[in-house]
Amino acid sequence: MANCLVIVESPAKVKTIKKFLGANYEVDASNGHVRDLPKSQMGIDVEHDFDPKYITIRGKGDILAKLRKEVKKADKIYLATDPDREGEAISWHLMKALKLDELKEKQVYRISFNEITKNAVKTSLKTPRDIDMDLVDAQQARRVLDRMVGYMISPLLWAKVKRGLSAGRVQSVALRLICDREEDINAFIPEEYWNLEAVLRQEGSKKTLTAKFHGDRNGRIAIHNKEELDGILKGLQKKEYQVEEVKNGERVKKAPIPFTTSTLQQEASKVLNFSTQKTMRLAQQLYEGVEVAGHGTVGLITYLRTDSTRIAEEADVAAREFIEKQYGSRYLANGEQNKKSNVKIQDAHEAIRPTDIALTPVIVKESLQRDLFRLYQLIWKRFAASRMQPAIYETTSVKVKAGNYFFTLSASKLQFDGFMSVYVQEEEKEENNVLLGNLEKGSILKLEKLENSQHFTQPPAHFTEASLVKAMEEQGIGRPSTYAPTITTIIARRYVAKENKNLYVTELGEVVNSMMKQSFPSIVDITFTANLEYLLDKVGDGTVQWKTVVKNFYPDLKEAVDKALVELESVTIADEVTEEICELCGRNMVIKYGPHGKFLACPGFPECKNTKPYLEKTGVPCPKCGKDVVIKKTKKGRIYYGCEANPDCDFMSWQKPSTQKCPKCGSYMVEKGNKLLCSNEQCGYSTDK
DNA sequence: CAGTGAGCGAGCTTCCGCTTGACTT
Repeated sequence: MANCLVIVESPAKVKTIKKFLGANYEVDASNGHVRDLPKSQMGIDVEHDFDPKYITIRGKGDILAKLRKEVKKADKIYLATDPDREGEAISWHLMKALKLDELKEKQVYRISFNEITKNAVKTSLKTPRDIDMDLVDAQQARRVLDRMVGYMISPLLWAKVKRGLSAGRVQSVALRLICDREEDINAFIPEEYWNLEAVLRQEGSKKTLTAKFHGDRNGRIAIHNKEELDGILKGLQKKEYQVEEVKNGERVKKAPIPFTTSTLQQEASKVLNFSTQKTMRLAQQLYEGVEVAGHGTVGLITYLRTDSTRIAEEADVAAREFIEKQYGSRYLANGEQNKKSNVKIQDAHEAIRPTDIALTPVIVKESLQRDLFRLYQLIWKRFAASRMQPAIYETTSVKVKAGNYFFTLSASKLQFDGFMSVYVQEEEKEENNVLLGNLEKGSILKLEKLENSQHFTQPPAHFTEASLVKAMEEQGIGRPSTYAPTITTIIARRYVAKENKNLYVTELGEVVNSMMKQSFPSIVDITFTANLEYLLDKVGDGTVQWKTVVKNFYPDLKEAVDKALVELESVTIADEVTEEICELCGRNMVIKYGPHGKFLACPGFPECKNTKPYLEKTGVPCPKCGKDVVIKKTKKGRIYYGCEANPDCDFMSWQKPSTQKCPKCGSYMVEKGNKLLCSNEQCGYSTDK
């Protein structure tokens, strides 16, 4: 039997695949891309037919060395990277880097599978193919174009604004989305409107019903101001409230579909308050494997970077059996979910789901840390729910006539909970559950009171990480592996600041965005990526040469950059001036940003080189000496609180101290979430803020 | 993440996408 080597992308797959294949097969991982354009230079030879220069990625040398060793021992080599554009390119780069095309005595194959099951892997080995160079070329076009955009425009920003800035096909559009939203918010003019509600009661009933003002015979009437309201109230004086119409119906709420990276990030943000980064870090842990009591180390979820909602046949079957057993067959979905797929045939990974439905949240709870558990539970429930029946509500809507006006009253009652027995989305919890008894046309309702309230229309909400990811996905901008890093980048560049969960544009972000819009309108156009994808598909199916794409793009970009170098005004963003006086020269010190965050520097630089740490005051007096408590950061970046008089005063605390004293023992109290805790652990007193 | 806590730092920067560790965030 020949010795075979199978190379995959993710090391987490190695063990599983090895188990499927037996002793003649060695399985190893490339850990993603192994070669790329050099970091220190453009790496595209514009003079010579745009030839890209590829080098081994820093840190991947050892991996390649190990693979070379394995290649030496093998007779057959299977390149089993992911079945998509990037995966095809990784295979090609592996072939080049390992010189597989020069080893005439060995057989080299490209194989692919989109799920890690014994069947899928074995089948792929029986149907090997060659590397699809058209697909590789599509990747090269994508890569080279991204490099040109990033490495030609970023230096322009260094020249015009500030060192270290960046622009790119994805990040610049993400920034633009946030800026556009900010403009909408600023341009928004709130409009006044009034709500009018009638609180009604049925004869003999204790419960009241709340009906909303609707309009008159001619339809809906919006109440714009107090005068209009008063007019309506006048028309309602001493009028009888009579049921005009009762409509009974049914509302079906469909079960959710399984998570993709984007929807997982959104839901974890909404339900668990996690940042996209935190969600991905925890999901990575669940994927790589967690020690579960009684089960050893188990990879608890499938791959975390995916845009597919496809579910492997085996997992679907197992979930169905589980649901039937646990909840009964009336909760089990009909099975259309897995069939009616709008799913691409060649998606690299399936949806994010638990690897084993039988490992319920209850079973793993004791083995997982709190946040890890909460994320797993979310994924487990979402998947279980996706295989279950819709929820069904009985709905009643009632039209009530009063004088010439109409009110409407609607209520719904959950008739069958279906998937909601495991997975309840946020909005559902606030469902108003008014029960309507036997209301009939003609019934008279007693008016308890009329309630009115003034409101103003609200501007659009700021983007959060979650809503930005959603918008990006909808526009096809970025990939599952880049959503979280892109947000990190635009925050690290200080184009955008995160406050609570909202993303706000900074002055710097506005400056950069307006430069991009002025000089590179087509690149920061929301549809740029979609148009590019269309071209890349053409390259992928062999109808367009990849260099044609690049050659068509480059001259325009070059011209735009040259023009911008001449035309764009340089902008300096003023540093924030503080009250702190430089003790060397008397100037007000300003805030600068170093590798460890903010620090104070003298604006007289370079003649006065004074610097000092930036200490943000909390306004809380130090419990030890009464001076201000300031926010500090550890070397690792964690926030803590200390006294500004340090080192004269050694007060320090992880939690934010408050002005209040513990009523029980007199120690100072600290804030923790919405609670106030006594800093003295022996005391243990706590209260709500 | 963990488990305990700083005094630096203003000169070679930057892209996207694939993957993990690693303490340049």
